[in-house]
Amino acid sequence: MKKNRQGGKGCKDVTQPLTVGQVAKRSGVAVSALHFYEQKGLIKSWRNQGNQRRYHRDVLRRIAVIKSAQQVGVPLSEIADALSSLPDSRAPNSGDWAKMSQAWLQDLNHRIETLTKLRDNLSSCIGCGCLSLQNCRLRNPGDSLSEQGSGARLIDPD
Amino acid sequence: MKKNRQGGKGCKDVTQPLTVGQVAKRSGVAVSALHFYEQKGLIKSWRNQGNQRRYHRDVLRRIAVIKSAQQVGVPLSEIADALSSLPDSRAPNSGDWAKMSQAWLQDLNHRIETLTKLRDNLSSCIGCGCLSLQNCRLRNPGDSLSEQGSGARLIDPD
DNA sequence: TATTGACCTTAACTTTACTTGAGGTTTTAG
DNA sequence: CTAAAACCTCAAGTAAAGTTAAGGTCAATA
Repeated sequence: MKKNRQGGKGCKDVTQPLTVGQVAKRSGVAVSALHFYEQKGLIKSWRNQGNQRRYHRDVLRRIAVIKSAQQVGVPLSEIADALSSLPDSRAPNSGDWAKMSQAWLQDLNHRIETLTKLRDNLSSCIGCGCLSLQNCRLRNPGDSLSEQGSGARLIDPD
Repeated sequence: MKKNRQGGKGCKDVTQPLTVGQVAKRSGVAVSALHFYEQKGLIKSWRNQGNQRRYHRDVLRRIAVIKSAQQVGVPLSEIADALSSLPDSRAPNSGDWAKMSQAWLQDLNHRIETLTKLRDNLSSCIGCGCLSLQNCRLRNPGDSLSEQGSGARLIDPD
């Protein structure tokens, strides 16, 4: 009878740790990316006797969050910040995740809003024939320029 | 009486070409970025006798589109594709812009949809306590995995 | 006219997010 | 037991989107 890496063939024991290859396969990210995320502090692992990485199951949740956030353009550094609010010592529970998700929801809502404005402005402005950007909301959907300090950036200084 | 670079102080003659510095100031992007965009085929210029760049006014429209698209995460290569549908030989008219905007509208709608799904999934899933990603829509909002070929990437193969 | 400010080119550097390769160890399967 | 598959580290390479620097030219003005 052959033995599987962890507990025999067909093992679905949720308490068993995962190898890096298993995490890669199940999450859809490359092993090299997992190494990279670990280096950046986005995920964690411990080592077995042979110095190989072992992961808790909930690393899959973390990776899900990482990939989701990336899909909407959040840089890894910000994701790391958000994830750092999760507890290290114990497995995060649903309350932890929910708390963390509040920040994401805000961000998502903001992004959706920006996109929607942009789309509407695009519809109304792109064909308007104005040659000046002076009043063109396309260039400045919502409030993006206000973050860059004062100065009439788009307005002819003459 | 002093003379300005083009037609005297306070000139607002819309028919006059712009220098790279003027474009930079009015669009809010660095001169180096303008060089870079030109190199990538996103914008165009001609040269004066002294080999300095001169721009048509409508380069400002192009830059507005470039910045807007970047704000929502579209890579420059895609922006270049879209912009290439505008005519080179004559100044784009509102019909040209409108035509081009159709593609963006589709893309924007798709992005908005993806984000909205992600947000809703986040609300319903993040606190659900599921330890497996098997059915977790967070990891796979909409149809993103389907682009990567077949194979049950997220599902335990055992 | 002379000097500054704006411009030119080319090359190298930066950051983010990874991938690839080299060279070596561990684990699993037959 | 042994070969293959999976894993390890570290260094270097890649792509995108620019920025910075060096060395030189052009243009506007006091």
